[in-house]
Amino acid sequence: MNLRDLTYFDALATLKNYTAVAQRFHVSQPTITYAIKRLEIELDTQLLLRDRSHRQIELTTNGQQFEQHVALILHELKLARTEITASRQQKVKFGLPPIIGTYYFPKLAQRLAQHGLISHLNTLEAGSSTLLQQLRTGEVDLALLGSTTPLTDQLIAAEILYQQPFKIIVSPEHPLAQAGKVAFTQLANENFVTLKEGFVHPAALRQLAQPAGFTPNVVYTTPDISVLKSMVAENIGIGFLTALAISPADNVIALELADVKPPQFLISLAYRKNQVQSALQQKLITQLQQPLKA
Amino acid sequence: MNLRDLTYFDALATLKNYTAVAQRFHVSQPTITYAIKRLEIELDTQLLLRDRSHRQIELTTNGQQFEQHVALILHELKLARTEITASRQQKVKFGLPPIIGTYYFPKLAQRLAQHGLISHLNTLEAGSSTLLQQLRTGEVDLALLGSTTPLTDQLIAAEILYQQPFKIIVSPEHPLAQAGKVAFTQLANENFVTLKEGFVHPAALRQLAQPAGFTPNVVYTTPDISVLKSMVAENIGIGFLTALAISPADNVIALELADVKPPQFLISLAYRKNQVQSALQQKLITQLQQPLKA
DNA sequence: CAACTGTGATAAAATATTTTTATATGAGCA
DNA sequence: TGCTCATATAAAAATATTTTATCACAGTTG
Repeated sequence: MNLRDLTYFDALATLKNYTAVAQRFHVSQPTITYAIKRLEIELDTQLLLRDRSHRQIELTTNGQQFEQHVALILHELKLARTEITASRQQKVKFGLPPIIGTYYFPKLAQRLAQHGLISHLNTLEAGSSTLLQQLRTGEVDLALLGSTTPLTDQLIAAEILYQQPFKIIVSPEHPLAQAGKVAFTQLANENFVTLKEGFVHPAALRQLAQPAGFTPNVVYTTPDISVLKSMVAENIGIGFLTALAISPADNVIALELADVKPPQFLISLAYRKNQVQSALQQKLITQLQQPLKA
Repeated sequence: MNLRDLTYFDALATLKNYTAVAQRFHVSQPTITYAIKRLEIELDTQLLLRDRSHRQIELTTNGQQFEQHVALILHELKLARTEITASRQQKVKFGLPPIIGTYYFPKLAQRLAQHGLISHLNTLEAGSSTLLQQLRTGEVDLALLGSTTPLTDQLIAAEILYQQPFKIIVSPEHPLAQAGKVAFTQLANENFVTLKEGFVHPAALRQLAQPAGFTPNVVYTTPDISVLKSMVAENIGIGFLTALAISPADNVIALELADVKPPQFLISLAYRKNQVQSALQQKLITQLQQPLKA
């Protein structure tokens, strides 16, 4: 069996047209016919129904079954190629979600710089869910990911590096400004300004709102944390944010959540379990795993 | 790139000897040399170190990396072939652990027989952990599995069909015979007769013993449930068994476990998530999912 | 309804790839 | 030094794939 034939079959499963597949790969149409025929002979089963009257091709059950595996095989092959190509440059493709990049990563950067590792990073900014997917496809080799629960995944190893509670932030003029802590249920009648950020903040908010039994009244949503903070400072609403991203200079008051189990913002280091790690990547992981000095 | 070359490479990664690989596949030795060379040229990287002095071959880092993917690709291909071959016979390879086969499956068998499904089963007996692995490799298409916690797996879909508590069984002469229920901590000084069965019973016992803070004193272990019961009946020790496998005729007394969360014996129906299901298999799943009449 | 169009199949020839045979090379070892 | 084990290489042979040219079929169109 031939990988090229599998590629043709895979394309045919999507395009459902021999001629189109031939053009896509810049080969003649009989090439595709013969490729499929070879597969059908080798597997001793019909993979496609050529319905000439409806001018359409359909996959048989076996064809669908086979296509499942073919898609996986081709994905794996692509991943292999990507990894090997990437290993040629002394670079690690490093995924960093914006919040972590802004508020957590700088604390690590100095140590990485000392070990001469920074210049080998090829940093990609994206949301945590996107990055998880990109780890799988090999677009990213190593990533810091934000989440509210520990990440478990069959293909991706992840270990928690750091965690911070989520907090409520309010304007200094807000009635709750002196309260120090609040239970989420107390906030049923408040207006919220929220972050449009990936899936972590919304997920944490849902995690709180569900047992509290109300849907927060969101008056404004922004992807930008400093915008969020200034909206809160001007008392347009109250905010919900990782403690990590709150600093004394922000002109907002942070309130602890008094609920039984307030959600935590977890930062994990993640990579493909089955990737054979380059010396560079290993050094990087070791450094990132070192606990931060308080 | 050629699947045959990948096969050769995969074998070479294990055998570490070109000549041996050639013999294994009944081809000449240069065939292997050229196959590896083709891969190295196509991937533009060295995959092997030919250390002539130590008469040994080593994989380079890239070679190891590549081998990871190759192993997956070849596994997937084999799975595809197995599934297609299996679909030719109108048979479903059905995995059934002994306990479930003896005590649960008979309740379902009549209904399956009514729908003419029994004759299409190719039943394999094995422990639940073995069967889970065989589901993955395609040796089994559908299985009933026993477990103490719900099964979650990236590749295998599993849904709980039935559950039964674990119980303590004692001889009618045993001091606890009239107790009706016991807390596991009360059993610290008892002798136990246990089942050698796969992983489910031992796992459940561990789950109980850990919080209770003692290791049960096991005086005898058997793979056979009826042996277990008669040992208990003769008061050689007390037993620990799924309620499913206990019947009034057994001459043993079943005691409920009074602990907060006594482990349950769960029976789940499991199959590969990405398998395209034959009509036969679908019918079978539908029938197995019907709840049992009480 | 005859010609036309889009789509896939087939035969034979042309090309490309893989495998073999025969032989070389290189390192350790007796 | 010569022998053995193990891999590499060149050239020829054997296979496999692709192309060109053409056919066949079912709709569609003028």
